Amino acid sequence: MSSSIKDVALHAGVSVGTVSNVLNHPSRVSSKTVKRVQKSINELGFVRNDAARQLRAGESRTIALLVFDAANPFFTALARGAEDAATDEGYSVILANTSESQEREHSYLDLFEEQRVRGILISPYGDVEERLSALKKFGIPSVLVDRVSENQVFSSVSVDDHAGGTIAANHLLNLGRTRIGFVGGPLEIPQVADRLRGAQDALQASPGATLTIFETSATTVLEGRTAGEKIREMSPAERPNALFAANDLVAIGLLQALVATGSLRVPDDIAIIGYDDIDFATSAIVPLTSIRQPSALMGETALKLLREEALDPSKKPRRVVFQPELVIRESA
Amino acid sequence: MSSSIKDVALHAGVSVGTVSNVLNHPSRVSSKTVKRVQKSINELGFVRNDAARQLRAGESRTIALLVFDAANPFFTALARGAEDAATDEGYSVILANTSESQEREHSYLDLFEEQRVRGILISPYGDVEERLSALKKFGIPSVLVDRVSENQVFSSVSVDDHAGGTIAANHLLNLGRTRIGFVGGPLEIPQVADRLRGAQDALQASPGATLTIFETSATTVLEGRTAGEKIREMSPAERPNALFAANDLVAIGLLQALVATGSLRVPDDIAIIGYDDIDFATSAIVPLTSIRQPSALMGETALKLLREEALDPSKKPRRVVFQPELVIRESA
DNA sequence: ACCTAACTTTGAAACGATTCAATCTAGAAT
DNA sequence: ATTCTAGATTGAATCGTTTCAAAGTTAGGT
Repeated sequence: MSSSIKDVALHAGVSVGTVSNVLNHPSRVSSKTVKRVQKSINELGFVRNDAARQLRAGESRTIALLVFDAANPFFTALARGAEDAATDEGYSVILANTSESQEREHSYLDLFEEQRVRGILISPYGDVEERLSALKKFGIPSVLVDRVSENQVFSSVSVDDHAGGTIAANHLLNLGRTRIGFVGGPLEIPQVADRLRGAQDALQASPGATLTIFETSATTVLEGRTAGEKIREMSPAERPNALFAANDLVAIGLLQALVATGSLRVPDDIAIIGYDDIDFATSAIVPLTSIRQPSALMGETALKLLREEALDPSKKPRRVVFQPELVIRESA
Repeated sequence: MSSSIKDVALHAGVSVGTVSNVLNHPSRVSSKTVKRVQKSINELGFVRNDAARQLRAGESRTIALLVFDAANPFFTALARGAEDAATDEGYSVILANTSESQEREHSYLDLFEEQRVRGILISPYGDVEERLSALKKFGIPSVLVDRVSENQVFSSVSVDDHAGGTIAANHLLNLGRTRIGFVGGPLEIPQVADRLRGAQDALQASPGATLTIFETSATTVLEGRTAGEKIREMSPAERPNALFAANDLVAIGLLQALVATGSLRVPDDIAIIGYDDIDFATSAIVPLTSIRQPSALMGETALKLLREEALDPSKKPRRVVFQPELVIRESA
């Protein structure tokens, strides 16, 4: 079926070692031979068997990117940044989607371990640091994306979520809003928790203001809509007059529930601020005020950190933190 | 560094063959031995080397999904469907993003060939049928997604884009619109071409109506916005009073250019209909009327077809065509 | 013509699993 | 006690590369 290096060697009248050299170290082979071998390769349709190569060479050229919500444009933008950087370095990035399932997160990590990928870029969903430590000992480095390492063991690329939360809350406070609602969850997700904490800290400085938490089971459009429907039914007196959504997907869901039904006006009755500044924020039913994260740049940076660790496993983990940025549109 | 099956065998006091059997055919091994070997595996932290396994067994458990725009929610929904189905079958799906680059499309196909993946799910960007035929001969089957095989050589899962175009155009015509604009491109992309042709055929039946084509270089939000800006500048007399966008991303871009600036009203001055019915369509600045495709179901179906071909390479290619559905919201 | 140094080429030994024919149990049946 | 059988275990061969010491080749200098 598929021809091997041995077939090529036979066809070209050289030894297998020479064919391998043509493939990997062409400079060691005379140009005459290179040409002859190349010709045989083409004629036989030879394709290197990566499994065999990897087995012997012990080194893979692929990097895995594991995210918990591939449908979130923030992650696709990040993936794009990582991919572009990887292409430049000669790596290939394969993507895997955890779909907010710890089980799947683990089974993908198992897969990557068996595949001996060169490294892992991960935006963790569950508690995986221990697992990643084991992988590191095993020779597979990882870089955390959009989340910092609790024990400084891993390099990470993140955004200062606490600062982002503060910026968001302050913006709402400056607008004169006092009854603020935070919508997002689960609160165990560090990104969500930090944004919330940032908002809470901002509230400290404004004695009159209150913050109510509307916890959701995921940060999706659907969950946002569900929360929005509940908020819509509240009495005007106790209903928040401003909402801070844990991300833009949730914010869009809120918009759907609050505005699309015509029951409330944004931002007049209720202001909404999102997080991530995804492409769709501009074109939301009410263009969304949001907190921008440099997604593509984050992906690119993460890949560079990973490459450094892959080349030198003893390298000290580095932590890169980007600052978020307020983007004011119409919703708040 | 990492222990091999031989180490495990030594540690457990059995032969390598037995360890392998514990891993792959536990029923052939006495439960006493299974337990002992498992214990050694845990103590040594043994992880099977997939490269070696694949080399010998000649069979991979991963399936590749190659799309040309991972940022398009239609594809992420499709990917999600495929992943769920794959998990059920014991396969793993890895995603790769072509980013609308023929070069990258080819280099990923090269990678998958070297990796001897079990099969490929592909939404092709460039002209790859020949390449895929070669892969098939090589033992790697593929299933086309969102596009039919020109020569019936591959199984495919698609939506009747021609019908979708007709439905969209008819809806606009029923609304009394006569100067219709089609926005999308490149026109070489079959999905785009078919949708356009479907619209043109619908127009045939309405003598008074005209169709103008605004070709874009990609079906993205940005390209849609650019096209929208041009349309905005046209004189009211020659400006279309209805637009059919090749997909929702383009439609959202159009909305940004036309509505967000306050210059035109949708649908009063100009109606807009999109395609795909992505999640964000509901929450667009003007909730988007669109043509729905059953994205997750398509992914799931594609995976099943692929599995069939993987099990029986001589199987006749099957073509599954779903029918699109009109979803009326406010933009048209 | 001979020596050297620099290139080329060779081929056997890994890499770590799976496979399978052959051997070895242990208990049942005679 | 002996034979039989089904199940359990073994270990060498194999998959297709890369690697690297050794052998072979070439050409330049004397």
